[in-house]
Amino acid sequence: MTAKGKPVAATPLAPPLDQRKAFILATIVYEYVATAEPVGSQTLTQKYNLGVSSATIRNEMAELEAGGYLVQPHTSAGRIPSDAGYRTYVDRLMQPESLSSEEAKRIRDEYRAASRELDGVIEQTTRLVGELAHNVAFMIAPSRETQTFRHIQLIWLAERTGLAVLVTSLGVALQTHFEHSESVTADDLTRLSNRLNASFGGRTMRELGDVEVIAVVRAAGFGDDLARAVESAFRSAARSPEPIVASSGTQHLLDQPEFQDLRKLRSILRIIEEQKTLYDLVADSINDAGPTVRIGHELGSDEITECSVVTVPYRFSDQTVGVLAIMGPRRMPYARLMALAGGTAQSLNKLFDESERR
Amino acid sequence: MTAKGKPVAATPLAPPLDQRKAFILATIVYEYVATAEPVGSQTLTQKYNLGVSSATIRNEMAELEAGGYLVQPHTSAGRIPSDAGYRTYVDRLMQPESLSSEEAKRIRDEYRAASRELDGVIEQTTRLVGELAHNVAFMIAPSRETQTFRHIQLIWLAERTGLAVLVTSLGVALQTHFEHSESVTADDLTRLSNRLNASFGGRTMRELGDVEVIAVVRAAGFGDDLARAVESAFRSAARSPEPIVASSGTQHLLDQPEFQDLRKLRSILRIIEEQKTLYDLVADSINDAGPTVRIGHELGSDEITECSVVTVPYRFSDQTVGVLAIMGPRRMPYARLMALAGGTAQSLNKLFDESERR
DNA sequence: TTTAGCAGTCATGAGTCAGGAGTGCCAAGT
DNA sequence: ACTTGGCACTCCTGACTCATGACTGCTAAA
Repeated sequence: MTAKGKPVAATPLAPPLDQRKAFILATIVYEYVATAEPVGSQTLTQKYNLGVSSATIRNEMAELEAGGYLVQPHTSAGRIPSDAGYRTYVDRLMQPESLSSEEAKRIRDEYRAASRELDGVIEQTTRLVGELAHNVAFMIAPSRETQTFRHIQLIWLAERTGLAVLVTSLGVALQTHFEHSESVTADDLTRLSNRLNASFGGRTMRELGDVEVIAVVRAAGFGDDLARAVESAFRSAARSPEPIVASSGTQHLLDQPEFQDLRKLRSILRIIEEQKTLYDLVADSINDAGPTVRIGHELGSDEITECSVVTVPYRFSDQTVGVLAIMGPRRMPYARLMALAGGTAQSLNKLFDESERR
Repeated sequence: MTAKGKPVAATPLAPPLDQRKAFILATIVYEYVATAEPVGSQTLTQKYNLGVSSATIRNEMAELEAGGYLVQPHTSAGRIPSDAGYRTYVDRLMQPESLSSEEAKRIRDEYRAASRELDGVIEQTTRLVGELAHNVAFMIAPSRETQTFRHIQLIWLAERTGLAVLVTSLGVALQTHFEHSESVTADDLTRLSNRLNASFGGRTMRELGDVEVIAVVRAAGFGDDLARAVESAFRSAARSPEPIVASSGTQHLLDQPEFQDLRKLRSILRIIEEQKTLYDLVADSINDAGPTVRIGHELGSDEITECSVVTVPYRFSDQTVGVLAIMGPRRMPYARLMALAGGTAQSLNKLFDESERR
């Protein structure tokens, strides 16, 4: 078992790939991604003109297998890429793609009509990406900690209950009900809100946990009970809940030949529904620079060695706040999905930047 | 194809069931639900002491089949219940169950720690029910129309943008951003909020669509542009979005022998992910009095004739606002799931009632 | 009306077999 | 030193057969 997240080296003494081997490996990956069938030497010579005979290919393939780049499901079958084979392909061999103009347009259009509620954007994005990727898409939503405090408004609901609405830099409104034993008016709460805003405006949500709310409430002339209630409302809004993960596109898994086996399918579906594992899987990726791929065992989880995940962090105001991920079988069109993930993340960044300027 | 939602009559001239036939039918349903295997005459005489020989059972079973209550997958197999067989079982034969005290406790405990956010409650409920039912659970969330307006607060965010937070009787806060060209202060917005609250307090959300917001804003001394912005914020908060449907427990489907077939599984998963069909499926049930069952073809959709759905409406303040549903194969423990649905709905009702009193 | 017995049906799983795709290796060719 | 044609070998796949067993319907006797 390799260390979590470490790309798998082909083998301890992996021979460097000469140009022909590299081309053969790349072609095998390409063909296998397209057909889902182990690739044989004849197929290769027939469909791609390599200029050499199938026997030569066979020799090369045997060496690639010895080097750890290919595996053979059984003796009389063709070869399929190993994790290391895919890794080499992704890192050094594949032609990076960019989004087709139709797809780029589709994404732009989608965000043009986007709701301005963060939850809506998250859900819309996973749906869109799941559909375009024909795979499972999921996202880690911005944790509250990364957002900054913009505004709080205490709303008078009844004699002894109120609602605290806290607006963050991403335009998210967090709501917390609170109860207290003091009798206050709506005006009191407004006055108090103004005080809190003046005191804490611009802080990050993280800092908000350490802030002396009680003192401010008291200074505004209110009693301890209300102070405690408001403080706890503050804290519970500032506290990061379990990171929200939306997912979409599970039905595409059923189309993949590798998941015709119900046992495999079940374990994947369970992981998706549980969310926790999903989160752990991609949480690291939040510090990546752009689209990144984790292949099979690199995911560090024995349950989903059949899968690969493309992740891309998305930013808001120069700070990375979340991750968009596409999960599918290892046999996935890496270049395309990386382009899709990258493009979507960019659109998302732009959307957030615009929403900040407002 | 029968009319949507109409229980299927056994056959045009369904013979009435004498006591023995009724018992045999009930036993077959019971056995089939437990084993998922077609039930033969010998199994019946061996496992349940019917006091007659298997030959007699065979005769009775042949008559039950002629009456439309049973079907035979193939000539040399046992019998399984037809939709009509299940229907008769549910309506007249089965012993109603009630929740085991552990389960009742489990549900109560779950809600004791329930968050007060509506979304959280919905999600928590589907998760709980999906798990206890070992089937798919989903819910139609309260449509906004059924809630009443309790409070609005316009929050000043920047010179020309604001956030309208609208609190409903269920304690839900709906947020809408708005933009305008007038220069207003936070105080202005507070003043305006108070006006709006005074004017519209207590109205149902449905009525809010027809309300003369513009006039009120103008009467408060603000310009047309702000009036229009506030009105549109009002409307978009009041407008029912697509009803939110949370679902949970899809992985249980994989355990059911009837969904080992990938084609069937795919179509079910698609329906669950689409949500729209799911909504149509149970929307009618909002007017039911208690737990209700739809069996196979009764669902009115050709795609899920393999499924049954147990639904129960849940109330808030004497008005039915949503539906809780459990979906699974027709071969489901109806009595148990109806008890589970009913019990959960009751706890939910109580939770809402309490939240109103606060 | 019930029951025992019996012939008939049919899904299921094991076993067999031919076909074919693909390999590895060797020896000859360039 | 590569490359290539050829050939023997492996092993998956799908079709086919066949015995087994679960179950039925029917008949005739109780």
